[in-house]
Amino acid sequence: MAGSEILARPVRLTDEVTRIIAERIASGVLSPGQQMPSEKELGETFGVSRAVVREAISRLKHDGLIEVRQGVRAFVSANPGGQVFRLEAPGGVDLAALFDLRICTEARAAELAAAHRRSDDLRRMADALAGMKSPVLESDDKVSADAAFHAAIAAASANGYFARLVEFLGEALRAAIGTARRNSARLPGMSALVQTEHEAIFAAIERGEAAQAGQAMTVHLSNARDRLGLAEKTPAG
Amino acid sequence: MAGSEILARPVRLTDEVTRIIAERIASGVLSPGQQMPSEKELGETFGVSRAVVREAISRLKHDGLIEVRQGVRAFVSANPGGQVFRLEAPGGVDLAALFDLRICTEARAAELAAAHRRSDDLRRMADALAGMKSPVLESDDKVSADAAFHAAIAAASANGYFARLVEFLGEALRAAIGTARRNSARLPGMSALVQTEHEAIFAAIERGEAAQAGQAMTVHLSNARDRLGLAEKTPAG
DNA sequence: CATATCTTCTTGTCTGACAAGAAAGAAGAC
DNA sequence: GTCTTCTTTCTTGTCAGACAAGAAGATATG
Repeated sequence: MAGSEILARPVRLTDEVTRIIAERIASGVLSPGQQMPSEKELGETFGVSRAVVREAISRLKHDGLIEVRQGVRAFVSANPGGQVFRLEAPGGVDLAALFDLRICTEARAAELAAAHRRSDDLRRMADALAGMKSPVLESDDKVSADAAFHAAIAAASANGYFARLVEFLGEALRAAIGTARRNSARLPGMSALVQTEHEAIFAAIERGEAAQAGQAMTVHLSNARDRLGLAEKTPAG
Repeated sequence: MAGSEILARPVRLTDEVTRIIAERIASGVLSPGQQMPSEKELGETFGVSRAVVREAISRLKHDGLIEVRQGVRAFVSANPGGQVFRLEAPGGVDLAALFDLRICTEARAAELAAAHRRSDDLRRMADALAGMKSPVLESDDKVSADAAFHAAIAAASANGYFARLVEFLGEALRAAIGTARRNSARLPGMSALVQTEHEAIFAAIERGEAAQAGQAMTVHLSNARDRLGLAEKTPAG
């Protein structure tokens, strides 16, 4: 560790090493299939201990960026970035852009749900709808019911990827909205209009009318975006 | 690929510990905001050293599932799963389902691209088109040119999330297709028909006709799915 | 030449140690 | 009694060394 101190101290060393290696892979400095330096060499390069390097390597392996073979070394994965979609937005989340992605995804999920709906799917949607309609529940419970409604639709799409992506985007947006306007304003919440939109979606899915279900979902989420005061990013298509 | 790993493989302790803790978070055994056991306690619980626990903790922190505070402990994140979308497919990737998601995403990206296109976006699309048309390039180069064409469209959407998701899904599908039919069959590849489809997409985007661009992209990717022999997941009846 | 063994390198895991940061309790000042 | 400050203790962050397990190349052996 003679002298080569290229890392600033206040950050966590593991974070820095992870970031640098990931950048080198993304930028092509380390090309797919290429053999990486050994943990010992990496430690000497960055001026850190092997434990730090191992934690960074562990993360990158978990993300699918590299493949480690005991006794040999680590190799840059054949398709780096092909396993994990990370929403990292260090400078803040672009809520409007994220909403666009959600609208697109959930609209298609609603179409698929209308085509593949089954009785238990419909029952879960109906249960969630009833949960939002009930006047006795707390606000948090209604948010959960709203999430359950959208999750039920996504699950009915019979496509696990849609289900997981819808859940992912919903959670990400809820978290982003929560931090963006923490206590600053009441959530627009479950007004009668929202309930009407939800029921329109449910009715279309129940009737098996894919196009109408997708359209109803698009309307609902577009309105939700507007209710949050977010500008429309896309002149209508 | 997953089928060829029936051999008894050594279990990495870090993988096991990571999986168990992640499951406990996902299943609610560890609820958001809750304080986790210390590294020492976790190590004693699982019967592993602190180094193994630390690598697992490091991964979970990287995934946003937990937040670690030096001197205190780790806490389950407020929105676990809200940062990383993982394509993990135990039992193999469902290519048809993944294609559905890609079609939906790229179709919308094409619509947005038609609405937001700029001259440099169009130039990159044209360059990629020319690359695929050239008869002198190798097959790999044409695959890269195809990826560049789709990436240029996604970039033109003026929505970074679409750009990254399109890239992510494209890489994941290429990797999955590559492992599914490794050397078993030539990629259907850059036939004249594919070129025609690409040019239809480009023309619609160039003219700024969003609906037509989305439709052309849907047709193109649906055909691509059919050329791979994948059944349509959505019976329209 | 073919094969078995050995050496060496690398990753996987364990152990112990110390620094840095934070919280709880103890001690003193008012 | 209450407030402030110090100390102790716990926890994470980092380092160092050690050994087992696995793999590749070198070497000895037939």
